[in-house]
Amino acid sequence: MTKKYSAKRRSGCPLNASVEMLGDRWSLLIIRDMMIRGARTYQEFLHCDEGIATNILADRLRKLEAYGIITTEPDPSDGRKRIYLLTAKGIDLAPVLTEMVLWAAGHEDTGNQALVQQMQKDKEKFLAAVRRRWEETTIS
Amino acid sequence: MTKKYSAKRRSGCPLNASVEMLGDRWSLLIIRDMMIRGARTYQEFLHCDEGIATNILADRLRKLEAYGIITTEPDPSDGRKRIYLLTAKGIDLAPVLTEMVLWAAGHEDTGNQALVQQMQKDKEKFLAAVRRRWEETTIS
DNA sequence: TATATCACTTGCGAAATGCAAGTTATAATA
DNA sequence: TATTATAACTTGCATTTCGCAAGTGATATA
Repeated sequence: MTKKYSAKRRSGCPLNASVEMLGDRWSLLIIRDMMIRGARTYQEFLHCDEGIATNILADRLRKLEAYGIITTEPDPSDGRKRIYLLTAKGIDLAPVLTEMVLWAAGHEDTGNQALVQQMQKDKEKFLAAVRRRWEETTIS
Repeated sequence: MTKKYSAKRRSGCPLNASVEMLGDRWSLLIIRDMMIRGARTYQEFLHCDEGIATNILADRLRKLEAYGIITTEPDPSDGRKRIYLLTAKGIDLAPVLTEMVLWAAGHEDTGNQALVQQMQKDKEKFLAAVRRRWEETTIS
């Protein structure tokens, strides 16, 4: 059975919509892997976020596509693969992820200090670099 | 049975830590209710986020306290009530929530346009106001 | 004393999740 | 061509979480 996903909206604050789309254990991590680590295929997601189950990954990719956060297309160089790409809506999540990372880095002992320092040093520059990389690798 | 919550850390990016603490359907909404709407008691949370079950609310409040995002103390004016307050770590989530709201507002049809416009117009000013309100209402 | 309200807890059915084992399609190799 | 490997999934099933209704004990109010 193929599930349908629709953004059944709770009323009130727009945060409800965000939580509807992103408020689970894996969605934001998948988006981070696409945005920061350059993951684009199923196997790359599986190995980036070790621990995610294959059925959950398939489900989250489907949801993210339904929400317009990612698109998918066949890989021209390998017919077995599919390539997942962030949409404009997806790359617009960069400030959200950045703030989350900075928050955690400020209050927890955390990994990847190089990335964090890059964010802290010049947030705008970091975001611009993320967006530029996205534009370069996205055939639009 | 009373559950224990500890931040079992996944390695790598600090985003893992944030998702560990906030990656569910309700935590961010509870924090928003405290931060923006001034909710401080169990009943206020129940009525702010209509739909949250009482057991889930109790669980999330326990988790958020375990993570150091909120504190709780008895209400001096009513011994039945408990008052929940954001810690410094909790109020530091304001930029995260703000970016999430702005993201959703930019890509979805959303409620509370007044709040959104306030955020868009001057993000720093909005965040400063949130923090000031927190300082005023928090006995530290 | 009686009743209401507070912050929970308990029980239970339903849904979501995690894991292992398929399945199908394409690609690379012999 | 036959075989093997890898890709993106699906399926089954046990475990966990969730949502709802109904308690519980402590405190406040009449």
